Amino acid sequence: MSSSRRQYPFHLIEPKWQKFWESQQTFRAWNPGEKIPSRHPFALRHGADCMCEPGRRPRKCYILDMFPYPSGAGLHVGHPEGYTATDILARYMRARGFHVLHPMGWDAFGLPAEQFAVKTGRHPRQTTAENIATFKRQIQSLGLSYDWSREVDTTDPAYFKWTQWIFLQLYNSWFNPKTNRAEPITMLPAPPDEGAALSDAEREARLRAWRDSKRLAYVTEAPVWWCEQLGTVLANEEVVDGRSHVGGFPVVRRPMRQWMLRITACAGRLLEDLNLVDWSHSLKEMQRNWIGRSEGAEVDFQVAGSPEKIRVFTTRPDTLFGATYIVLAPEHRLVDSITPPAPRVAVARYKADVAKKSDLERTELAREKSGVFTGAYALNPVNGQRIPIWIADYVLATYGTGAIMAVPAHDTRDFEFAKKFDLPVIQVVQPPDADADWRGYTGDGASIHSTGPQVSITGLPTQDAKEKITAWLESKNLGRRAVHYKLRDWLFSRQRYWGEPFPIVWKRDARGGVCHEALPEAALPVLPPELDDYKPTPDGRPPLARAANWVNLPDGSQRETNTMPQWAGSCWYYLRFLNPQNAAAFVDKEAETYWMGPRDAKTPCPAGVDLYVGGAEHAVLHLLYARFWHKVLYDLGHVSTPEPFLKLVNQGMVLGEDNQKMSKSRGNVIAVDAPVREVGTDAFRLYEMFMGPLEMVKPWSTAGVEGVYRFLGRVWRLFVDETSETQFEQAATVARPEDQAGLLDMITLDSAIQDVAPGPPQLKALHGCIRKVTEDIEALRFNTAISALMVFVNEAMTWKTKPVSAMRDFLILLQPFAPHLAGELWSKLQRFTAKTRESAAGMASLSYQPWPVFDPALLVEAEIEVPVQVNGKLRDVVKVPVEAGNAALEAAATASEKVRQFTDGKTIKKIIVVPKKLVNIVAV
RNA sequence: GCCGGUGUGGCGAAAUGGCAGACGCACAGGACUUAAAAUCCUGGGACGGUAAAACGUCGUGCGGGUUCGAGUCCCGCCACCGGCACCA
Repeated sequence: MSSSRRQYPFHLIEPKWQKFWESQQTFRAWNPGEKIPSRHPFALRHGADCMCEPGRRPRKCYILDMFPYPSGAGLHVGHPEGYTATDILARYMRARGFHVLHPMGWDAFGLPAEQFAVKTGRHPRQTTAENIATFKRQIQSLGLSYDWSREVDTTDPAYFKWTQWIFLQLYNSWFNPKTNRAEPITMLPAPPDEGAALSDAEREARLRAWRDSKRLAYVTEAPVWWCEQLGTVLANEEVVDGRSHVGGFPVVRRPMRQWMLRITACAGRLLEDLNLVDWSHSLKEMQRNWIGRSEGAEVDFQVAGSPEKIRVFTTRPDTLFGATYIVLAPEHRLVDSITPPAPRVAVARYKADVAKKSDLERTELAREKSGVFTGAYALNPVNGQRIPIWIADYVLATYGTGAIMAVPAHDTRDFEFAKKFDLPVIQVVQPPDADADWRGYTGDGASIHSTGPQVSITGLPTQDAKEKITAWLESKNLGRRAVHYKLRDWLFSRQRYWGEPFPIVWKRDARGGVCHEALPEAALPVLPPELDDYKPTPDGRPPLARAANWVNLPDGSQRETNTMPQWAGSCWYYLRFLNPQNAAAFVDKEAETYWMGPRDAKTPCPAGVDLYVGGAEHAVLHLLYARFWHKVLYDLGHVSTPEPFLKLVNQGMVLGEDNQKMSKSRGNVIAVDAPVREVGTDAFRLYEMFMGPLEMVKPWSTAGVEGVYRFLGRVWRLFVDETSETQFEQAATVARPEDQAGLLDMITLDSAIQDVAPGPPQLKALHGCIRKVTEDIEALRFNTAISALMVFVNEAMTWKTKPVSAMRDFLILLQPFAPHLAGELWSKLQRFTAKTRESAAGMASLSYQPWPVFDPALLVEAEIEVPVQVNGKLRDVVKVPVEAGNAALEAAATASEKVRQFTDGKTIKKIIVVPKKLVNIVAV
């Protein structure tokens, strides 16, 4: 690639236009109430006052990329895939007359900067600033049409002040199950008063404890994922196969005091509201699986000879008559109290064994079932039968009620367990296929052997059986309908330095008990202390605990030393973009309702960000967390839409040239700098989109880049005069580098470009291109849009004269894809028609030119070619006038020599005519 | 195991149920050139057939089906990719 001659002077054109856009602030978006400079191209099109009056505001379009973590390695060719797609759409929507918000920023808290700091003692702020500078330089070299005046950085105190503020909203809220909404904690009904006369201190402590038990942000001592190498705990979502999501280090379970966010309270809404958004099927399914709703019943089993009851959760209440034993999770609270003396040693030993095993070992070990009989029995509520109570690690303490009724006949795990320990297996479901083995059959069927003294479901199909038995349980107060979710509360604290400190202090209440308290809003932002050493303390407390001056406050209280996880900043950045400099609020109300509101009357509820593009790796982490925060903010009246992201698209991964995932260890990572230097950013952007459909995984190809680069060279030669270019090159070789860009004006238009009306074939080529490019951009099919541009250029290369109007429209179509080249050629075309240089410069902003409108009448031809099939096989193509009816088509088809060869000697049974499309003759 | 996605030339890929392979890469031949690069033109799914054509047969992971007609719709498999995984 490097040896080939430069196709066109992109190395001068691209910086020229990037500087122009920057100086003109071409892509600036304006908030309600802002007056737009009258010479700004947006004002020229929409009016300088258009944002001042609610009724005149242009339709908005919010197009968002997932902002990157600025790593030290810089951008590789995978990053700009999504950025290019959104940029094309942003530029297209501007041309369509929308007011486009297209921002970029940095998700800059995170582990790598902190680990680097631990190693070198350099403040993470320094490395973060350097990495942001690298990322910004690289992203800006791509000519993406971001409004850089709205840049945000999650590590900027002016930003994380509001992250902490949102945390306070969560802390000061509870979830009201009656309204299914988050509400201020002050609206929580008082704790049930047991009538005892309480001292003020006791009353206050009770109220505090009651509220603390309901807050959306709460403290708990819980077994958590601890990663020794990272020196911190991780959320469930950050642990993959017993290893850390970042770094791949082993993790273990360990009990620790932690901050949690009560995301489970929102599980139902997070699930249901997926119906409101326009996301891919697979992404919605991933979220649904993660939330993991199951519908069933809770059933209480009386423990024999004990006042205790064991509550189990089952999705198959219809199989109650087949329950032959109960299994508790080893950690279940009743295990010790129900176990009689004799088996205690065995039970304790089993519990200890399980506790010792990390979850990694548990999952890696063969699925051989293990467990111990507790010696206790429970009574089956449907028939009073005594069934043994076991403990086993295949029952998880963290799901359902931590206890199950085992129905070995119709559950795979229970069946394995029963076989191993020789427990009875009773059939209660008859499979529809009479020959099928009922042992281990888990599907639906009809209940059998399911009649007790008070209730019978024998003979009922599974669905009806479930209904009837659940109703009966409810009527006897033995059980109830229940829904359980796999989703767990969100572990929200980290033992790290480089994150947002919690706006929380610990103090003693009137009775001397330790309690937490929110700092007032005026205390925000809470800045992290300066440290020399970013490691945890020797006794295992978080790094912030090293700063005694910071931790200990004058009034004797102490600051929380945990910090928030990286997800915190990315949970709401799309809202800060709306109003990033606001010092008085996290976002201005009017800006929020404008930018997050419906795009136009056709937008379905719930509006929000119009298009959000990013990698599938965030399917359950970022996207679930951000939705949760958004819903809480919505309930509290801070935002106007129930969902943040209306349409979401995951771009497919870009693989290395070897068809493997790009990774440092494989050595197949392709950085953006080299291709951009060699073919320019327009060709680079074009190739990113030409590789294949946005959502597909696809390999990078250096040769493929060369192909689209050649295409842009063809576009260049379609417009410019060859002689003038040669003169330019001669002049440029002797000019100083800083003077070269000025010489671009030496290049003149090809003399074949003339101010003449386009002929019918030219209009046909142009409008075919307009239609295809428009439809394809709307559907995010950028690869086929580009091929349509190529088809047009191939055709236009053959034209003797090139009408200015057609060439101008083509440049508007090209502009979203190759904005620098299009801008340069556009400015030359303006000069062609403009009387003076001044007016040409004023008109030079291609970015706000109205998108051309496709005229279907221009695509109609006098004659059309219609394929003719015999028995479904293509035999001929006949030419007919476009107005030919079905009868004429049929006549032309049957008249064809070639067709006759295949129909002679046969009887024509039927002739199918698709108007103007096809004829198929059925002959036997 | 469960959920989702994808299988089309040498390669990346196109095709509202209606001419399979648009567009591009790589390749081959030609023009220009002292030569090369660049550029421009031409060619191409496979097999058979022909001097070359005409032409014929087959062809979208595999096996069935629906249909005048299937890459596309339905049923059953296989492979690969992504996610979840003892979730009651």
